[in-house]
Amino acid sequence: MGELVSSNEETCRWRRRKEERPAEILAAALKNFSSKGFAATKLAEVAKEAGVSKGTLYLYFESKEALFKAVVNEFVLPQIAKAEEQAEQNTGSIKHLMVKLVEQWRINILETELSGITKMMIAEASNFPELATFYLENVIQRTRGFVANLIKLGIERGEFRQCNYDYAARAFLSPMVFSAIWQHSLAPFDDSYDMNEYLNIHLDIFLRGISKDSLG
Amino acid sequence: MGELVSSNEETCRWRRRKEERPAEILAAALKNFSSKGFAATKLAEVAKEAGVSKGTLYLYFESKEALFKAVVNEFVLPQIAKAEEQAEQNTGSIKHLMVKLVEQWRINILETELSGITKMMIAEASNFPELATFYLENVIQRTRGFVANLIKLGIERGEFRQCNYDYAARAFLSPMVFSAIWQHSLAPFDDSYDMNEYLNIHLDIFLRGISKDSLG
Amino acid sequence: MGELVSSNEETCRWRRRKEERPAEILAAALKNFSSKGFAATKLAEVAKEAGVSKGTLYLYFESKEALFKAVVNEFVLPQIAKAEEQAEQNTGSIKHLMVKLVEQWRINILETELSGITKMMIAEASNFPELATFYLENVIQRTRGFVANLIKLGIERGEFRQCNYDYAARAFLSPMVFSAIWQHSLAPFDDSYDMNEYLNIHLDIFLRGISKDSLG
Amino acid sequence: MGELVSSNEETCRWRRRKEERPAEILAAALKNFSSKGFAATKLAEVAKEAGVSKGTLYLYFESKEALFKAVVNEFVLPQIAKAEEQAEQNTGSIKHLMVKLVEQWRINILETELSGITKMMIAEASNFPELATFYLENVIQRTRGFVANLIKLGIERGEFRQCNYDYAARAFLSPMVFSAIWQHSLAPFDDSYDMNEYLNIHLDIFLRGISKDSLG
DNA sequence: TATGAATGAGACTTCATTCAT
DNA sequence: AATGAATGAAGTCTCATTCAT
Repeated sequence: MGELVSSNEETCRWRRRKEERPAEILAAALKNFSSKGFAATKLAEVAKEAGVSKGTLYLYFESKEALFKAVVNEFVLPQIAKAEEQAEQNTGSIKHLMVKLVEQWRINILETELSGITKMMIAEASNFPELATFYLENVIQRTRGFVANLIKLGIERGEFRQCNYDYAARAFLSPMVFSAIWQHSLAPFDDSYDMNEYLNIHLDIFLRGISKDSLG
Repeated sequence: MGELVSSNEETCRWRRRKEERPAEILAAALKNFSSKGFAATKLAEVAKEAGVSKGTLYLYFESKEALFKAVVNEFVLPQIAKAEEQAEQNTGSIKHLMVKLVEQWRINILETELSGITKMMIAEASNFPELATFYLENVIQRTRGFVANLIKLGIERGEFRQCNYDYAARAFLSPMVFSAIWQHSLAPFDDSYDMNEYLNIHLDIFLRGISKDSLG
Repeated sequence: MGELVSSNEETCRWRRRKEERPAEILAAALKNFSSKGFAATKLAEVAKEAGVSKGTLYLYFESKEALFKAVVNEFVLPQIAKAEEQAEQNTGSIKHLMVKLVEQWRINILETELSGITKMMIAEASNFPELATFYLENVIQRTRGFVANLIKLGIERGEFRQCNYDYAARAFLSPMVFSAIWQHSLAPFDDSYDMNEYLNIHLDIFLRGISKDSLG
Repeated sequence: MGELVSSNEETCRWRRRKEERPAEILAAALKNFSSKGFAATKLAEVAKEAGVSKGTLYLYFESKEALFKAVVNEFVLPQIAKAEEQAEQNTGSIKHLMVKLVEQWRINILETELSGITKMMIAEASNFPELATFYLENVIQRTRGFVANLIKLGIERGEFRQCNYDYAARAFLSPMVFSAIWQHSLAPFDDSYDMNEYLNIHLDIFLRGISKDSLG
């Protein structure tokens, strides 16, 4: 970025970089919200990490809440869209698709800062109702609906046994959400926790439990 | 104050209140930590609800963190002890015991203020490492060990199939923890969520998945 | 204040003086609101002048607006009450009473910091609607009603000619309000202004204009 | 921008806008100063309403204060000049002229945004001494002198009785100023106020009071 | 001529903790 | 044992002004 014209970038105070600023701020915000949560994130710190002044933050985002929403729009929603696309183009079994989705979720979310957003939102929803509603509508319900449809399809195709696909979707998702939460809460203090193993077990049990050939 | 009339415990309300103070404070602290979380709980509010002054709080608890630990000792640990006792006295199948434990957990924890403590701790662990360690050691690991032992027993008795009982314990517990978290985060915004149904499904799938007669 | 027990007042940081604090703060607030206006008054400055920390302000007054209202209650309303009493006990002519009231108003309001409150309120009403309503109801309307009654009485007694006493009250009061405003705005820059003379002229013209024996 | 098509003033909107800029800025500034006052007026808002950028403001006016002075020069001073002219061309009685001047003042000032400038200046003079001096010298003193001369003339002509025409001018003007102030402060909260009625009463009383045939 | 990104000082307000009484 | 007045650091947000482009 700007490599060709950056000769005096270090020395001048006014660097006009409208296009790059939001990205830098959003990255710093993601990092902070993810690791500290909403309330404990200090905008001064975000600004510092983005290399701008506190005032500049308000040039791009009108409040702390707006900044958070922007982080969700910028980083979280595209991940959901990606999963949705992949489901549309899937040709194999639903079971196989779900294994793949968990795997990608692990790589793209759990092991990145994004999992911190999930955790943050769950952790602070009750103190920030406006944010809670926003997140519920744009992230939670959309994801839940997406997975429920997948399970429904699996039932129709005879891969899964009859069940309430809506709650099955919750049962499928909540351990993933849980691992994201855990990752950013007690896991760092809890050496004995192998998240991959936990997810594998979860997936294994879930698929056994929902399979057509499960004895139930 | 009260010097003149303190001869008898029945008649002097000062002496009696002295012993009641911590309980009143702890109750108010539980309520606040549970509903608002650690950072957002104001000691002024706790004091007010306990009917004492802010200064008095510091007479009994040396800091906000100490107050929280006392809440855990007073309200959370006894619940674990109770479950442990019940397991010891159990005469039926492990499966049956686990169903019963979930049911009691639902009544004694999920539907009381205690679930808020679970949620709070998970939510704010990363911002309060000292608390995190305390909770991990005294609550999490103890509970996990307890359940792992149960599953191990179930395997030995031939009720459950061979599996990593340590991770199976996590798989069993995490949905419970998750429902406690959810209860205090997005559930109030999310009409469509029936926690009982969620727990039933979870237990059903879990037991199917771990059963000896599961095809796997 | 506290002369008898002030031996260590200078050296200790925690001086418990609940009774005196509000008065000290209110005095500092009056001074600042009066000379700078509402928006331009800095609570830090008020605190400093009152000899307390910024936080202490919020122990006694929950916001800047509340502090202003308290100033009005403490200093302005008693002045109105005093005038009302005096009117009740008046035995001479209404004309004479009004001359006396103007004289006292000059001494107790115009030449004290209180005139600054009048000016402040007029100056910033439009930017602080909540304050405007409060002041209008508690100060303006009460004063206006009081004077209107006086004029009405004067008409009934035959001292004054028939006229709309409500608007006559405004005509009587507005030059007084105006002089208070002027005092705190351009007067300090305007050497040629003799407020006493202005008030005398005003009163003279007003009484001539309203007199029964005015030719009109 | 506009370099390619700037040959003709009719067709090129760039050249023309260049000349219009100050007028648009001044109009926006008048509106804002008038309704919000000096301190509370945000240059960002002025710029937006003028359809220019914040930077452009500083191209034409070197500071917020300079912008205000320009507003006075552009809108206020011409009004005074107009009144002066009218006085010069007056052929009837002074009394009649003064009635007419009040009427025009009502139309051209009181009921336009200009009254807001009067109010603003009075309201904020003490916080902006530089502005205060400017306004006093260019507006207040000039107007006052003009009216004093009129009254002096009236006395000489035998229309008015002997009096201090300088203070009589103040007595004449201050209710007008007062009504401008009131209009922009508490009037909007005070339904019961009829400004026309107030001015009529004022004028009536004033003319009665100053008339030759007043008994005094 | 015109832009608008960037700044940074400073405002109000909150709250865990202290300690004289 | 109990109080509650007092503190002060810290946090979010605002806005006149600057200057590279």
